Amino acid sequence: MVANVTLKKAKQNKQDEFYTQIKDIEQELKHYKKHFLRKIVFCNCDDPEWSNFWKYFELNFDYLGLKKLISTHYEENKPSYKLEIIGDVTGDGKVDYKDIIKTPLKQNGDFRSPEAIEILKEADIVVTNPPFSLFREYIAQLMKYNKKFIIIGNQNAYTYKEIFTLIQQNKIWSGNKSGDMEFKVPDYYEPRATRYRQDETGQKWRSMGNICWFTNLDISKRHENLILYKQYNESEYPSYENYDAINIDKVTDIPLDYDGVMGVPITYLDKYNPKQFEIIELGIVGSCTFTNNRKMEILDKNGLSTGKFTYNAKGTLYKKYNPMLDKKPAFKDVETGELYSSIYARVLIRKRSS
DNA sequence: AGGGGTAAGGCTTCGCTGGA
DNA sequence: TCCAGCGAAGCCTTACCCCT
Repeated sequence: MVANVTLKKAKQNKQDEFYTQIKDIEQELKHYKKHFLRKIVFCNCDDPEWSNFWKYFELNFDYLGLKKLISTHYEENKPSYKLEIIGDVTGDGKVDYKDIIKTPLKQNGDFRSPEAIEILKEADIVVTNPPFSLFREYIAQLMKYNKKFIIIGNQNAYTYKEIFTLIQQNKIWSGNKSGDMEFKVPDYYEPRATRYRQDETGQKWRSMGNICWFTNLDISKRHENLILYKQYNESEYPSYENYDAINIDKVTDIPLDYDGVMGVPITYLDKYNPKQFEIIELGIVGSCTFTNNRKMEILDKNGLSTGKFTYNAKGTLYKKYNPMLDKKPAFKDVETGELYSSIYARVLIRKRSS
């Protein structure tokens, strides 16, 4: 039943075809070279005809010392195929496209299909750009089969409960590059106001500013400390009203001398070094324990009455409204009339004692 | 009606460049 | 040398929908 719902959702969501550029793949994977020696790499969300992931590993098969490269092609409604490279089978002294072995599949190449899962079991490292609409399932499957991976995702996924928990448990973490990334998209994608262009050949492109890599392979970035320069002061770092922590609006503003709990933007997780800070919990609805039960009126974006009320600040962290610094207030206490600003999606962290 | 959970973006700032 | 104007990079919000 649940699977049906998910499949239906995936089918409805057609916006999952984004082709990663080879320069982005190279830039990220150069940090992982040591992990690939004598390993079986599997690209299980791929269109090998177009995929730059496939291309990257084909070109670098010997350089990385791979044991095997496998990719499954996805078809919506018909049997598909897989491609493999196991080395220089033609014996011409180099690994290239002539060494590709193509084998038909009985199923459609979906990463969840039994055939694809059998291949997954054989693989050591999975590298791909999975459909974001199936991101939870995708990660869950990798964790279930205890696989190493380097995959592209979206910073929004930091706020998915399951993903956040894995990060908190040091089972997965973010890769090197995060932020802006541009992808080739199919022709049927509609233009949009920003982050869209069509190049001189007519190829459509879309970009996102919140792309990041997720991995469970060790990289040096994870051991680097975030360099901080700000000092704590009460006026610049107000406390929340419903949680015992101070608010920080920019990662670079994290004070170096504050020992209590701090709420930082989720992009902090790009810089997370578990030896520098400890993750307490995710500061959004459903994930952390707010200490509030006051009746407040919800204000609109202009700070005006809506006639709607909330008892838990709509499940967000919030702080006293500061007319000098803040945008319009979001809530008004029904009894006292006091105004508050709401704060979204914060990660609650605390300095490790050194 | 209010709470929980979600979203292949969008707003803001940075930094380079060329003209005054 | 300054600064407007621009593209690129940096960095994070909140409206909406579904459920109870």
